[in-house]
Amino acid sequence: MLQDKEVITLAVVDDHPMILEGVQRVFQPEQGVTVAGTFTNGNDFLGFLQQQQVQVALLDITLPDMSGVELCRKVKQLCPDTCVLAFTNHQERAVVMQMLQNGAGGYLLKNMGPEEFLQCVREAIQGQITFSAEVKQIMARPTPQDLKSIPPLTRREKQVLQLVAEGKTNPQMAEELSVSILTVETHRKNLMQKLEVKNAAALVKAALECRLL
Amino acid sequence: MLQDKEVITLAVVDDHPMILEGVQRVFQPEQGVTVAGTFTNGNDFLGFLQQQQVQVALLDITLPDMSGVELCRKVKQLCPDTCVLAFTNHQERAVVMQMLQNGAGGYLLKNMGPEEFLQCVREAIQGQITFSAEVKQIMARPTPQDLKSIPPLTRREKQVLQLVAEGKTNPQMAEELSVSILTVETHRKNLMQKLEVKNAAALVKAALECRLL
DNA sequence: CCAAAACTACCATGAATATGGTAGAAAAAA
DNA sequence: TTTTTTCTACCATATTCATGGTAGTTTTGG
Repeated sequence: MLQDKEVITLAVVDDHPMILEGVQRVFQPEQGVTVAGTFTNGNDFLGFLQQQQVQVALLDITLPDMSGVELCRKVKQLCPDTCVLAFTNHQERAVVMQMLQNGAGGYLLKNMGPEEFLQCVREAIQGQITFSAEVKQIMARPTPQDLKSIPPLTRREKQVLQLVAEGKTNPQMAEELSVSILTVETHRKNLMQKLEVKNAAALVKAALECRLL
Repeated sequence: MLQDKEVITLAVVDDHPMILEGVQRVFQPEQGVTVAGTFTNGNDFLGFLQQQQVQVALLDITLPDMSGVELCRKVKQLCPDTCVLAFTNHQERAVVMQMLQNGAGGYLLKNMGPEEFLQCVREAIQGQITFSAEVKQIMARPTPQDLKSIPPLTRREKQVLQLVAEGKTNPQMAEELSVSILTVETHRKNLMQKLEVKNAAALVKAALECRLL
């Protein structure tokens, strides 16, 4: 869709100025890439996009005003032709999946070298889904953890879970939530069932692992 | 101890090549700073130091072969005159303290801008303890969490803690550790006492917060 | 070698938890 | 407006846990 000979225009969004500097140093016109803009937050970049398009957008996941995933979706809405690449430290398979679901054209980890970086961007321009070497590994072997999705909890269940983690007993929770002890017991039971554990200690551990707390 | 007019020699250790590029772009001879070397791991840098000294060393905390704290100590042993600055994303007060205890001359967060960065390095050269703006904040208002130190656990206690978090019951643990149930109960009791909690759920949460699991 | 930790074990008792159900009312989704 | 969740409540029972102790035996560090 794009000619190889054209100069590629690229933008970077990252809350670490030093990364922005680094990207500008790596992508020089000699390599056929121009850095059209660098931004430390998502909204600045979205503003920029309304005036000027870029062919490649490099997005960090952790940004001050919104997540990179969210930003990715908004960018693709605004400019469907822009190739969005994650450029981040997050190694979680789930995050990679989220980016892809929101239209990202690839996922790069910051610990890769400049050569690989250039190579990936060139691949991405040609319309290929692009992963840096380590990401390929991550995608290739999903852990059992990755495969079991986090069960949806009801509002009450989340409250009870929170209180359980704080060490509250059933009578205390019943008091605090103004319900009967028996009700609290039911929620607790359902929580343990959903997270497939057999007692409160394991429940708290599982919940923390799923970032439910 | 060092003249202002001299060109400052600086080295960077960071596992993200892009950060190394960025630092090289920011510190130009025009600013009176030469980047004498960049490294992606601690050992490479230590090797380099035996041949050539630098006035400032920027160290990330997360490195492939050793922690930045450890590296800091080794650098100061080898070259006491080198000013070691942390240059990292870690915002934990405890990490800052550890770096200082190991001889660091300052602590900088990667989210600061190039100007502040230059300013800090210049300050550091003059022998001042240097913090980037955000770090000053962090040091100024320690949370209650920061103040209570993690209680030392015995070997057995750690084992029991681990098993409790896995959801094991006292009889199961007794079995697994080949001790009496009564003994397990005692360890559990001591654990809860040390972490100042009143039941297993809160114990697991506290342990995870203190990174004991 | 001696002292201090750490590990082990014991016990009694009351409180809390886990587990199997059932089931009506309320709220949210279709 | 149905239908489906969610929230609520109840019950019995077996386990498990928490808490207060005491105290002998190993390790470990000085």
